[in-house]
Amino acid sequence: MSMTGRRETLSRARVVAAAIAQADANGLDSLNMRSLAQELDVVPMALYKHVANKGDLLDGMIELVVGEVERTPQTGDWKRDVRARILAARDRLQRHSWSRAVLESRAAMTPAMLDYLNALTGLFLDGGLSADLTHHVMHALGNRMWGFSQELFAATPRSDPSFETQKAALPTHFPHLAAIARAAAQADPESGVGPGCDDRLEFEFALDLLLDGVEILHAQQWSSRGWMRASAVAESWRIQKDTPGYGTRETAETLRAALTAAKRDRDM
Amino acid sequence: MSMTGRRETLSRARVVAAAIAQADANGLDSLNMRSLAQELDVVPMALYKHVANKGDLLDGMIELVVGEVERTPQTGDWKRDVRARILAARDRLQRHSWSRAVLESRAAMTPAMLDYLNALTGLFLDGGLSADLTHHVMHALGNRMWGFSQELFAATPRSDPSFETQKAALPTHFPHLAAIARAAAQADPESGVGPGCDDRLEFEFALDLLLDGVEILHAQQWSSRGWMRASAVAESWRIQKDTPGYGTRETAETLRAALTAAKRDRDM
DNA sequence: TGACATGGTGTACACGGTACACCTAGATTG
DNA sequence: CAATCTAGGTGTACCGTGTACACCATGTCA
Repeated sequence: MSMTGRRETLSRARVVAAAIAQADANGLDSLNMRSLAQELDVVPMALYKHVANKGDLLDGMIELVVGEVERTPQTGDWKRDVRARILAARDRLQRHSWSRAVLESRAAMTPAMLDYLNALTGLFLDGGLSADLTHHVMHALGNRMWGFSQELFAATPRSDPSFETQKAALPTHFPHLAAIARAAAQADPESGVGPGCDDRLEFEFALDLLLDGVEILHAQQWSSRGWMRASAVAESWRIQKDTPGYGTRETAETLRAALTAAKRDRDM
Repeated sequence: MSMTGRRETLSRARVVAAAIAQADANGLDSLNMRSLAQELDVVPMALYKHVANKGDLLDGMIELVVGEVERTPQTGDWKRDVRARILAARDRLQRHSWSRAVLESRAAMTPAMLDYLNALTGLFLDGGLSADLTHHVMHALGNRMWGFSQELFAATPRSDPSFETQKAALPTHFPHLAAIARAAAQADPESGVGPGCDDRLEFEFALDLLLDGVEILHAQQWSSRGWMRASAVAESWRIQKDTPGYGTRETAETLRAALTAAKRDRDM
């Protein structure tokens, strides 16, 4: 548009960028087509020349953010590499409070998403893990691969009046919760039960727990073959829940075997 | 209302139950105050005499479902007990496809929720785990404690035309993803990359991985004390990402120690 | 020069949550 | 027993939000 220089011509990129800015500033709820249009100094319907609909806009937003995740260098140590890459994703997505909700509600398979998934998968495979194990591990990571902790409690602290009452009743009615809350408070003085916990620490704890477990399975050349057969057995157990053995699964055995084998191997 | 027996008088319970039925039948999207009112043969605003607003209605729905989670018996084996309890939660929540979305978007701390959390926490504590470890483990479990897998891909398979193209381009552009997709297809003939995988199997794999890891940490009398100090160090490393040691964390060491110690202990 | 594509405009509608004033019948009480 | 209160159902109306659709302006190209 040459008529006047009074404003840049719109583009999908500009629309998406403005949407991100607005969601960052005022939260996802405040992001609507009208306010976004106003921000861009156009009429609402103008946006639809650049995005198909609001869903498409949201897809574009995560696409852009995910595309900016740092390509951390590979060192040859798969565990370290995976860890670094996931923390890089976290670093990026944490800056956009809305990203979690959008990713979980939509998660369209855009190129940048596939790219990230592919790269992460590649780190495991390059590390020598079997495709079989890697596949299950990717599932086990789930949303954690984006750097999200799995919030126990909604972000909203519930300001309704009954809440305080409940909180007061916690030690008597929910003693176990009170106990771990105390433990958390001890480690980190200014914390309640849910928020107040160091989100990053909890995240790394869980991530390392998973990756360390995976390392052991890998060392044991774990395969889903026997495991799935075992699960068929467990399935029948499940029907008769009081059968002895209910609730166990081969993984534990595998692990125990790993402990034993490890002693033989790298001994001392 | 005695005037005619033509309909039961409304109550919060009846409203919530009807809402659940409707969400079960036609999906969460189709649940709105008007259609729900029609189902109950009243005018929309009548509902507001029994629920404060739609959010409150949703809270009531999960409250009811969570309250129905089976109280699995304790056997004295904490790992088995946790596993059984979580699978019981899964069994219940899986019947309501909307529960995941509602739980993630709201997660108000209603009595039934607190009850479940408290009970689950108690299983760990009764098993002898420290409050410290239990606290972090509860975080690590996250939404998995409700029996949800952490979906990699949205449920919607995206019917847009570019999707097929992308799928075709998968082997060349995203070879690693193609590799694990093949592995999955091999194990389970009729599966693509995301859906088609046995959800329950993936869930149990991840759950066991976590619980087995926790068992080891527990055996090692893991404490967050040293670990948090280590993280402070890692924090400074993070600033200089190329520092050697970046991306490692003490948990791995703990585990390695566990392997070594295990050999000494239960030897052979 | 005239047709067309690209992109911004204006109007208007559907849908969903819910505020508010009202009404009605059973329960309560002087 | 009448006056009043209250719980619970009604009707109307409003607002916010996404978006269909017809239209119009401008730069491009045959």
